[in-house]
Amino acid sequence: MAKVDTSLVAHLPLFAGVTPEALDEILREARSARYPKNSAIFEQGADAQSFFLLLHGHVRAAKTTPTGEQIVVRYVAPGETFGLAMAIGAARYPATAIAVDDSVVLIWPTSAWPRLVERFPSLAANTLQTVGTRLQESHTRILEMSTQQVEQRVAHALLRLAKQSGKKLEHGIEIDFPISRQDIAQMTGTTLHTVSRILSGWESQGLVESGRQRIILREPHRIVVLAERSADSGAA
Amino acid sequence: MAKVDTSLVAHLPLFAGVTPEALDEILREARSARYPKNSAIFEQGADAQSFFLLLHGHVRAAKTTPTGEQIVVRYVAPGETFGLAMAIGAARYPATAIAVDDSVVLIWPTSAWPRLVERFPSLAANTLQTVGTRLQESHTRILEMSTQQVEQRVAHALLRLAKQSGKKLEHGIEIDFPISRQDIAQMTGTTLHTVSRILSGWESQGLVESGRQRIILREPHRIVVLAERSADSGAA
DNA sequence: CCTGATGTTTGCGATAGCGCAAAACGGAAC
DNA sequence: GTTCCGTTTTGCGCTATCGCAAACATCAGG
Repeated sequence: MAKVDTSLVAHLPLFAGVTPEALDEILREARSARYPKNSAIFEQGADAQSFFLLLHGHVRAAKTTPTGEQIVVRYVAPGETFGLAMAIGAARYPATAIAVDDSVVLIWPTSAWPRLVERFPSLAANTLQTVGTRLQESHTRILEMSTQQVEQRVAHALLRLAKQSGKKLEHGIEIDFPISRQDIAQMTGTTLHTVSRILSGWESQGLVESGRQRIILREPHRIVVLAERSADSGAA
Repeated sequence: MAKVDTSLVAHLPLFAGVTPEALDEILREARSARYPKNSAIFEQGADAQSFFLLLHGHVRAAKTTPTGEQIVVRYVAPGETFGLAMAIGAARYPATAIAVDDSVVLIWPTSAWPRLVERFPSLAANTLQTVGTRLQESHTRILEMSTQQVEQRVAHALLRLAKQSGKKLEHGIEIDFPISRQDIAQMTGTTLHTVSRILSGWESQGLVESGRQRIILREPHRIVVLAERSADSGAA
């Protein structure tokens, strides 16, 4: 079993208030694993046997309806936890997790959680914090879906992705993992067609530069303006 | 200061795994207050000085956009906590809470939270659980908004309200607090006009009976069917 | 270099639901 | 009983966005 360097993870919010020795003890319970691009880490509905911490790469969490439609719940960036079904008392994963890039994760058995929280109560507090933050973000997303048009929602989604996983280039910010029009559609509650149309429009205005599973925000500022405009004004 | 009977709250999920003596200690830190119908308990953006447990009544949590549009985040039923901004590390309330009926709440100062969790770690674990459940519900709501038509979303919303706060009558289930078309619109991401049209339609089919801020589900089963139908079939 | 698979663009018709406006209704206060 | 105010209902035109379908572009493999 590979040994995990505590210094790599010590600064993460999850481990705030945890002593180095305790961290060591926590990490001893984990194993690490590598998932190649496009492989599934767990499937919606499967037994929640583990929970995860992403070290490298990017993971997409998606939820599927009985009728087969999907939405993207979120993209997981390095340093974030996912698959916390046990924390909320669910026996099964409520979503599917797919590595969208070659990814490395730490894996704890769900069964270790109760013991860990008991020994290290700050774990529970920290997790509560992150889950709470996600809840807030979900509410924001609901608010957007309720009150904004598709173009604004797409703008917000891209800006968020850029903030979370943006790679700075000389002429803009690139979203640092492969993402399709379809993915963006599933984040914003629309169709890939509409997303494509919007991005085409933006591209011809020089706002973005995009291609196959690749998006660069060339003019983040102007995209912010787009995202905030309430529902009026037209192109000229 | 009124003394709170521990037996009234001992069974709540929030206090699972808390001994009676501990519960007593926890309750000593709280005060109770009564909010009349339609009064604000706290406002979005205000300092999160307290967190709450609803004892009697019903509370609506709503979020407002910069441009003044609102959505209903949720309705709080007796026994549930709300205003947990501190748990997620927020200094200000992310939503407004309004008593929709005369309501009684327990109030703890936010400053008491860290001490309480330290002394009674199960509080954090239990809260994590409920916040996690709410996160799931939010995701479900996003899924619905992304994939379903308005009529189905309204059906789901009403069924959920009926389950959470339904009063059983001989001929149906009544939602046990005043709720307007506008409120339902803000729960489902539509307009009061559309909700009104939908309810009128249902009423003429005998599915519901409704009036001013009042809704009775007469045929829950048939509403379930409506809620689940994928997007086809028409009235005949 | 060719080929298939996957992702993207775009045109066009259809429509669910919005937005506005006006009228009807129901309760509460006096 | 009458008046006033907030809620609900309903009609009607409009449009943002979907849905389908076809053409294209790009990448991986052989």
